[in-house]
Amino acid sequence: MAPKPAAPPDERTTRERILDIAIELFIEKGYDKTSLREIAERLGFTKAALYYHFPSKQDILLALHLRLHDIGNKVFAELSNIDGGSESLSTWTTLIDHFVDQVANNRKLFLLHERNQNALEQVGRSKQHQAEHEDLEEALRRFLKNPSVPVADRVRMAASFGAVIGTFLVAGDAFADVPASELTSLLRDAVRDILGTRKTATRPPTRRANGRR
Amino acid sequence: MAPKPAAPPDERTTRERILDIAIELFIEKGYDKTSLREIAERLGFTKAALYYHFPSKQDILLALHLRLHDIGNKVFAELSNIDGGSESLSTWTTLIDHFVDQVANNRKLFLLHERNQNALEQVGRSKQHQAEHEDLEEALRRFLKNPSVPVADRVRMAASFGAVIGTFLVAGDAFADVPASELTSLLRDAVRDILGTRKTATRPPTRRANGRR
DNA sequence: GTCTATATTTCGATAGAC
DNA sequence: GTCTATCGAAATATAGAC
Repeated sequence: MAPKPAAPPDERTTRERILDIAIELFIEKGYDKTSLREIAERLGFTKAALYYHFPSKQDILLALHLRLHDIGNKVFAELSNIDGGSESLSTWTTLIDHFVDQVANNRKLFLLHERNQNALEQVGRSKQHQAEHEDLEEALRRFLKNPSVPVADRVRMAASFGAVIGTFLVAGDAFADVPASELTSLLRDAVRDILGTRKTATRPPTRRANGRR
Repeated sequence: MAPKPAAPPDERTTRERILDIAIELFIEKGYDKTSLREIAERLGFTKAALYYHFPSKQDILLALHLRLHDIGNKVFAELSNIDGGSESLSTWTTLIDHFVDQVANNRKLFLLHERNQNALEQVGRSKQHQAEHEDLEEALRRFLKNPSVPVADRVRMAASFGAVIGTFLVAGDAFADVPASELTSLLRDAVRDILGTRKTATRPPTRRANGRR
């Protein structure tokens, strides 16, 4: 019905193609070391043409940042649907479960964020801080500071968050050949061991696969 | 005996003061967005004076990188003293234990690395790749790719590594008021729950501090 | 929408005085 | 060891033709 809802069937918009190349280069070389000339060359036209689609280089990064920002909102929305906002370890388990899904499905966006934290922070400052945008990571730190939660639990929260980052981002392509469903399942098990929120009372013996078998 | 072994008692050398300011700015604004003019201004002299102490901007970053590199070597050295190099989960626990100590004691250096991965990679390339320097993180990825280790275990390894990063680096100053010894102890407990290498057979009930007490 | 210029700025780096 | 002065390169951004 709608003429162009979201995805033109055959061909991506030029703006989207720019963003595709940009995220690739920003991850590989970093935002600062990536020149507009290089982005334009890969697309087959020149630097000046980019300025028809984006008013500045920062706006390219901003567009990518907004995608990540929407994901953050989605995680929080799903969380408040399930739990009233209590900050127990079981609530945190739910949060991390959603987070695992999002990182698995948007790996490049999170890689971009991991490798360009400084540049992204400056985007958040120099552009309008439009109605407290609350980044995912800022919210994390806010949780971790909550003095009414025992330190032992807060450490577990930080550790579980890092476990996701470590497995999906820092590990690089080490798990490239592992099916996504298996990887997320294994990671969820590990997260539950960190947070102590396994469903079964006794530890399943399956996961003690230690040596060569 | 030696006239000036390592630490002049009263006053740091200018070279060290430059590195102190540089690591601060590189963490805060990023390597690329930090100008030599800014470093010099904070030290009270001008940009050109820096070139007496360092031949280029990259060499400032290189000097900081070498400090981190030495730490990586130290971790590996201690590891091979204890274990012959077997890549079991218990060996990995020992590795992470050393890693926790190093991150706790050199937080700024690891923060620098976390926030300037791209710039540091280019240092490793453009400067001589002096006898396979083997970064800590490269070694990690090499371990994680080992096909003779079950995937479930490799995920646990990556998760435990990330847990350390998450607690010490991503968490920011959330644990600034927690004594270092307590923080590392809590983190080590969490790592053991990830890797399944607790010393006691039964899970100690102390760490199930869940609610409000 | 993309092009060819060109303007503007910033920065790393050098030369040479003190 | 630090200074002033300047060079040269590279990048963002703009102006205007097609």
